[in-house]
Amino acid sequence: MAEKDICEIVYVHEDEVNKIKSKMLEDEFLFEVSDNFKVFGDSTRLKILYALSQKDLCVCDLAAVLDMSQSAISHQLRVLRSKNLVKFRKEGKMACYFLADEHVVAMIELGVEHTKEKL
Amino acid sequence: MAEKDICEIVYVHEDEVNKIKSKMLEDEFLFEVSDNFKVFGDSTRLKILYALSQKDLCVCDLAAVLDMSQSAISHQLRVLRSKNLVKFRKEGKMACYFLADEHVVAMIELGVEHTKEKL
DNA sequence: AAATCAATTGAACATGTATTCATATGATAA
DNA sequence: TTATCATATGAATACATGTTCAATTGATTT
Repeated sequence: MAEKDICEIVYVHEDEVNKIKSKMLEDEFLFEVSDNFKVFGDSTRLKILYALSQKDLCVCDLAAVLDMSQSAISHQLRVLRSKNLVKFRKEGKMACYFLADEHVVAMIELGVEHTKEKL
Repeated sequence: MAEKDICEIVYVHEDEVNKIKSKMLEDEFLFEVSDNFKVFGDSTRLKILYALSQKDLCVCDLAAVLDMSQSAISHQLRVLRSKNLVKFRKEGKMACYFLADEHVVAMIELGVEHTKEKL
């Protein structure tokens, strides 16, 4: 909640505020955007995505590459699937995961580039 | 920790795993990348950044635009400052915030585009 | 100087979320 | 069928994080 009672009405630059408010995107939409960013905001998921950008991999290989438990990887793959960032095909008893599309690669690359530049 | 003791050594595609491992970026670096994504992964911060992409704004105006307490905004601005995404100049008793550089805009736009495309 | 105001800060609280552990599922091999 | 293996899942735990509340700082105004 806001505390606009006294504060905002008095001193706020009302016209400016309204102008910006009208330019803002829908709350719901911006929430979705941030929610999409959030998926890349965990190092385990990012590592999974980066590894998959090199080659399609099954769960156990991903676990070996990241040196983490298969359960932890599986849980994160679930998140990545739910956000449509990865897909998988069944090969016998194994599940071979791969990136859903090039947008994912583009996103990773942008993140990597920006991080490199700032150091 | 991993549980490679029995599992990985036996069945994992060792050569493939090592190949990907060698292609992986430094753990520390990927952690940093995900940490950068994380900043965009909160809707309050994203809204602040989006609002600032329209116009430089003081804290109280940001609070009015987002309809949130000035304290909450201030806390998030602190995070954004620490990540060098925003800067500010003092104007009397007010603090006028603005985006640090065009990279921030580029990032927001990519997020917005990708989110739009997926619906 | 005293009062007021924008902004910051720290502590408390509530909520999210990543990992582990134990177990279940579903497929292959014996 | 039974045993084994890869993966998935649910519950529990531990930790991170966003917001609020109260108090403080630093600047302006009276």
